[in-house]
Amino acid sequence: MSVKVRFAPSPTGYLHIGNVRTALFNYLYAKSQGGKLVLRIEDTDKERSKTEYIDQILKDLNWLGLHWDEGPDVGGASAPYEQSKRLDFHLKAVDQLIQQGHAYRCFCTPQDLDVMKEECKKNGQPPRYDNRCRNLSEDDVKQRLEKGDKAAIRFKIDEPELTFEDLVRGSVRFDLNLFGDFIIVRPDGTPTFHLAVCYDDGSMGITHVLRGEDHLANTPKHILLMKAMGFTPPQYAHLSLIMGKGGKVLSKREGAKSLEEYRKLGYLPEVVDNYLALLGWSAGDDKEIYTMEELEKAFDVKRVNKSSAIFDIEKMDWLSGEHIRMLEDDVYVQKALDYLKEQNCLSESLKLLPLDEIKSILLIFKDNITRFEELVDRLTIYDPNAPMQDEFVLQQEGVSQIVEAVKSYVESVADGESMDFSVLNQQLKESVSKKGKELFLPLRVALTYRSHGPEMKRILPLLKKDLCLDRLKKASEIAG
RNA sequence: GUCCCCAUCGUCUAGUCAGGCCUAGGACACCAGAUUUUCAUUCUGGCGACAGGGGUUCGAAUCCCCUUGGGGACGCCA
Repeated sequence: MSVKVRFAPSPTGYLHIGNVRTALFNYLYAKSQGGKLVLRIEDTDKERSKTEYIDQILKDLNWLGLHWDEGPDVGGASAPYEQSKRLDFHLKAVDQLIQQGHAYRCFCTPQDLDVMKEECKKNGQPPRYDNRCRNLSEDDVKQRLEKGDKAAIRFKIDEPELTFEDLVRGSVRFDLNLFGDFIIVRPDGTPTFHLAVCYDDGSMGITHVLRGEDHLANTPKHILLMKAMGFTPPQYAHLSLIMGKGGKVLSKREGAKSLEEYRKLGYLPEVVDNYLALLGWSAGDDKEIYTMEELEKAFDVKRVNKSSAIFDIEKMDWLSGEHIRMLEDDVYVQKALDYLKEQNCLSESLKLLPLDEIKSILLIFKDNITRFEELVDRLTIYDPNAPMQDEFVLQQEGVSQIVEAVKSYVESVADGESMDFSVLNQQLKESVSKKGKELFLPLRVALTYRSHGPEMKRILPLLKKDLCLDRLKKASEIAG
């Protein structure tokens, strides 16, 4: 039987790291098994769902390269893929459940339920519904309905316990006496998540459900519901949750960054994929740097960790640097350019530079950054309006001598000709007594306004004569 | 409160299922040194863990029990 998985986000917010990892694992599982991935939008919560979130989710997933075979935008045999458009199917399924005696109407009010819960707590029991409306006679129900009373519909749990095999957790057993019959349709007639998910997973032929561990306790309900509707329940794999630095779950509420924010910081999509894959999974060897293709081959759900992991941005930074350095030069330049354009963070003065020049500048920094965001900062070396940093270097004794020597070299360079570090170096040797750090650090600061950066011999040819003279003038004012 | 899940360096993990090859391996971070006349990179070295207690066994990180700690769930949210 071929594998079919799904990623089913609810569009009540932006995708965050936890969601993305679930999506990634589903994608990787599909790929590793030669199966299909379905994208389904679970927008049954009318209050909180927004279409702008749907758009963003599609965009984010595409950016990460997590492509789906069936979904709201590409269609498929089980369309539609927005849950809100499947209402008729769901209601029909519910009718059948009622007819078959799997479900019944419940007239209890929220207040009634609160009382019940309090009762349970007092007795040291888990809060649950006591199934009281199960025994309502058909006439009772009819009467109350005619009277205009609103009723929710509950699913009957008859079994005393249920055990299932979880792909990552192994055998899991639940005492069903702890659960009350649960609601599958609200009094306003809209189906709940449980009903919608089970019907959709079943009707779409989903074979494996990889989801967050927070759904573990829902699984017995879902298995029962699916069976009652005549579907074969899928195999479940519950992924442990990702924690933030404080050890608390990474979620919207805890202020987890949206994927969009990481993109803004200049992480490559493959970096996010690579890092997230490593969070809770390993192939069992020491390999850590993966391309997407390699992940697709190597991934194995059975090797997913049971315990939760803490998201560590520092390790992702390291991976980011590794991936950037792996890029072919022209690919790197293109991606850097795209980033600068998309984030619109190239300074006005640098925008005036010819494209070729910007390209060669970008290349200089390739080995020197861990994320594209750093590029923006480094680029100020070429920006005439950038302020001077590390002034103290120039204040050291004897620096004016160096500044003067550099100035005379720069002045000697013909207009339109680029400067050459070896020539400058030669001249400095003759006219300046200082050498080593004492010579090169002030030289660097005077010309670039910063005490560190790539090799001078790479920077120099791209620095404009006017800019240098300008900076040297200011440098000589403060030079010691 | 009740139920469920989890537990190896600060962090991510290998090793656990099939006990001995583990005086527990790798990576990030950190510290020190070397290279790079700066930063980054690279290289070398260092620091650093089987949560605790009981069993089982010739032998336990690995199997069992208890304790502790962490997390999740208990919605007319998904």
